[in-house]
Amino acid sequence: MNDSGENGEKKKSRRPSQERTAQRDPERTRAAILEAATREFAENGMGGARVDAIAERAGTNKRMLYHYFGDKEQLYLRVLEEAYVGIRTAERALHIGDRSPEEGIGELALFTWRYFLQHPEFLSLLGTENLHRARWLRQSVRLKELHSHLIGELSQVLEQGKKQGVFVETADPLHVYLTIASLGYFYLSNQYTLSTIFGRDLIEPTHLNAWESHIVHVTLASIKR
Amino acid sequence: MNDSGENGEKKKSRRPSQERTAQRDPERTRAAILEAATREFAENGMGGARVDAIAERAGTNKRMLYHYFGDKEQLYLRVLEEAYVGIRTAERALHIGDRSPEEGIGELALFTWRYFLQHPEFLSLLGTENLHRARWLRQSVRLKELHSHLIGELSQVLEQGKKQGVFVETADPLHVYLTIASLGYFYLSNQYTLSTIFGRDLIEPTHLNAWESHIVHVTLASIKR
DNA sequence: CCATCAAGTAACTGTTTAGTTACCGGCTTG
DNA sequence: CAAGCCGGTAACTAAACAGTTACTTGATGG
Repeated sequence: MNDSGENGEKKKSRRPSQERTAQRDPERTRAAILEAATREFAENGMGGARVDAIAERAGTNKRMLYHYFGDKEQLYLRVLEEAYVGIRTAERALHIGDRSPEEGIGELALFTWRYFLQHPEFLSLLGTENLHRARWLRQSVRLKELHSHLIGELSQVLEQGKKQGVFVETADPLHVYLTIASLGYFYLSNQYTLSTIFGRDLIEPTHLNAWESHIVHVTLASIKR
Repeated sequence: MNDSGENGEKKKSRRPSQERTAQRDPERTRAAILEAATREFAENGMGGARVDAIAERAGTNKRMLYHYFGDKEQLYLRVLEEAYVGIRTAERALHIGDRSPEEGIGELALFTWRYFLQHPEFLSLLGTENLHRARWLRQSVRLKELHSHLIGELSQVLEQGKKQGVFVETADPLHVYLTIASLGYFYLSNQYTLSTIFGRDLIEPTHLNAWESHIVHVTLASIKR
């Protein structure tokens, strides 16, 4: 049609290299997609998340998303893996064995609660993954090792506490961790329905602080001799 | 094409009223849609659920679904409302005030755990609704009253326990209920990721029973003087 | 016995969606 | 300096989707 419309003006118009630094930056684009995907999957779940929305949030387009991550499912799995790496890495830095057993457990409970509070997207991703019965997580090859450290360290702290006579003999490391995680997860992830049906705004700082103390108290009460 | 193939045999063939009872049954169709929708929404969430799939599961078609429930969102809200009515109704039948305070609380904890265990679709619906920040539940006009009874009854039991000196003065009814619900909800709704990352099948009867005892133990340990 | 209305079917429609293709432009390297 | 490769764009496609329309069937009351 408009073959002749090519137009003599040099279309180049070559921008005067102001800000030479890369419009072209693979690493940044990749990271932007991953972050945008984390938010989109966390807000809408696997079924509700839109590939177009992720591309737009990342300030790029679908072509790049498929280029770097394959397809929607693989991108979702990367998001989930990164989320787990995040919490397990931060957990390791705690070194709960450095204090008294009681303080160590209290520390872990506080840390877990605060991490959940500051990373709502992590809770949301867990919810989504469980809705699908861990369909994607099960395929992950990167995560088998990641979690054993936590249970190992927790186990040592409990043993020490038993030896010192401050913890009951029946205290089990997985149960202790599940107790801590349960109390934090449910309160935060279900805050919207709970606030609605009980007519109390659970995210208000006063209630938040009360629940934080409650978690530490319940956890220790359940294992102290 | 086969206009002439109409075939002289009277098509009516009027079945001999064996089983006169309605192929036509509004109430049954309605109930079938509601049940099919409960399963579909529980399995796939709001974003992942398919209206066609619900119609097929109900053994009917989309026309009826839209006829009885308006649209997908209204159907979803009905499903959610019915789920809440289910648990709150069963809870009322417990009459936790009829026993000693300690037994009453233990009873409530056991009931809640077992109800969650037998109604995974309820947990799943809660998860979905919270992903969407209670967007639909908030619109419900039917549910304001429903939940106050639970807190009221629980409050009385706690007061009685305090008067008898078996519970600490700081025990709070909402906290007690949230504790019970947390421990049951998290264990069950997150069983898939937990079983995967910790390499232990949480749904196995042995572990299930251990966690049941754990919930009762933790709940009481947190409020006993 | 026929007029009417509710229950039910199935095919259709416009839109949204995951995934693809054809193309652009600048940087690197032989 | 040209060849080709890599980061990037935008328009396209086939399928899936929520919601609608045109139609059929059967029960009921005047």
